[in-house]
Amino acid sequence: MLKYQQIAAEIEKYIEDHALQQGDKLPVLETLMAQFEVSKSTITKSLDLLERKGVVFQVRGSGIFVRRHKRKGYISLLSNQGFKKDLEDYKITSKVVELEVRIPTQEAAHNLNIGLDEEVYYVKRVRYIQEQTLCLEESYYNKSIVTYLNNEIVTESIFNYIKEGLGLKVGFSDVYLHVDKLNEEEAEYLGLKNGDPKLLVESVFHLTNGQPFNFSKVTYNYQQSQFFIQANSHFS
Amino acid sequence: MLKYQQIAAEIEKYIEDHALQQGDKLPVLETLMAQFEVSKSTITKSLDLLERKGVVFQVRGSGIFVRRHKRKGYISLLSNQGFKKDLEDYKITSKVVELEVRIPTQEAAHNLNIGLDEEVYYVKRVRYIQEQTLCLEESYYNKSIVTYLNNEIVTESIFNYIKEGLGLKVGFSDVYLHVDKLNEEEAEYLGLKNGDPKLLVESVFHLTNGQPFNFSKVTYNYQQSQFFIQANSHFS
DNA sequence: CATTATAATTGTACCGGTCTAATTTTTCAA
DNA sequence: TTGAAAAATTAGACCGGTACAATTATAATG
Repeated sequence: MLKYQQIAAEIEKYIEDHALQQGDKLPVLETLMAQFEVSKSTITKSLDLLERKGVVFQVRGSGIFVRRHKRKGYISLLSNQGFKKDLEDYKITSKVVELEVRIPTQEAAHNLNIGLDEEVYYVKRVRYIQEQTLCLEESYYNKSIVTYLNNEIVTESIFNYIKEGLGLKVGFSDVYLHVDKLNEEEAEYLGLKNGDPKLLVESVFHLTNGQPFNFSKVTYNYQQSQFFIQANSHFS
Repeated sequence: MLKYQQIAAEIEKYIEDHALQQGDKLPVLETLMAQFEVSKSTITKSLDLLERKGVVFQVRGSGIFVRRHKRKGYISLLSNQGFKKDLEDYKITSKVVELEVRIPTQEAAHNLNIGLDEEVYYVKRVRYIQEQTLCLEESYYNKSIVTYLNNEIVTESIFNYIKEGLGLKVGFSDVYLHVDKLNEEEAEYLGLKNGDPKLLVESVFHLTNGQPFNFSKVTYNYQQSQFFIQANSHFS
């Protein structure tokens, strides 16, 4: 782990351990430099990372302050590592409905940037939170990148396997959100009624080198799904 | 405008003007340094900014590449400057339903971090896209910060007025998303049916110094609302 | 010709510095 | 005591460098 990531993690841990609240002031840059025995630019990088994560905010001329979002149980739309981490206090389970090698749909082929005849792993599963249905997920993996999947992997964390098992490096993702009504089949899986609201989240995940390797469509149970984002003006 | 912002803007413009596509390679760092006559760290900062905006992605040992999301007409959940910019090709209008000084609801007071007796500006408006209802917005502004609003301002861009007119500096925001069913009143405003799906987006906007100045609840017409986010693994 | 080892390319981490701009604190005058 | 001016504090912009790691191109090898 890199220095600036390490330091960021330590500062975050410090904030949690000392239960610091929104607006509480952290030591000034110079103190942090001395404390961690690194240069200013390294500390700055750590703090920028924490700022993007929504952990702190920095005010020029004033100091570095703790930022805390007040609501718990929300799924971060930025984490891009699945939502396990956001909901670690809750019990998340999965039931695999389908897992097979297939030819992609036109939509999937387009999003994965492959031909209609190139094979993909198709995964369909229902995920539960505290025994209640959370979402229905359909996922397409470019088989030439994600070369192997089995039932066990798919029941656990696919992304973890992709990173640890296959040694692939996950880079960026595009996420699209829509609201619509559930159709018969989706309602069935989620234990809701036909025509009930749904949140459809479509994602395209890319490796660090820009190759898209996964396209997924996740239909959320509207009663269980709450999401959050922490935005920053100087990042837009 | 700062150097690194200026350069980022120029690079972005270059990409647009030359209609560069996903995966197209930009000049290497050293070339960019020479071209803009700045140090490496400045160019790096520009590129990091563009990376967070989802304009480029950088691959160590390889180069800097154009990143393009394929879908148009989506509202960015990260821009945090209203959605006018995302939908600039569409005609957005507003109808003000209500505008007055009030005592906040408990919810608003909590989110604005003020007492129940401190005054707020309450704004309720319906927004249209291409003559169709886009959303119903209820917004609370801390009156001790946003000291004045009138009908004209509220019909146009409130945030623009806050920045330009009042000279306030918008910092970060917390955004919460829920899906639910429309109630009678909301359905009425949006021209939909009671029980139809809705996307509820609650936001708390803060000044750069951390003070929350606005709490808003926006109910979107599910037929018109599509959102997107561009995420990055090394920012989480 | 395919494979492997080697070298060149290229972005990233990290250092340590100067200067600037926003904010806060202190000082001083009315 | 109040308010304005000056000084001190503090984060951020920007420079210019070295070392490193991932990737890609080239050369060597069988």
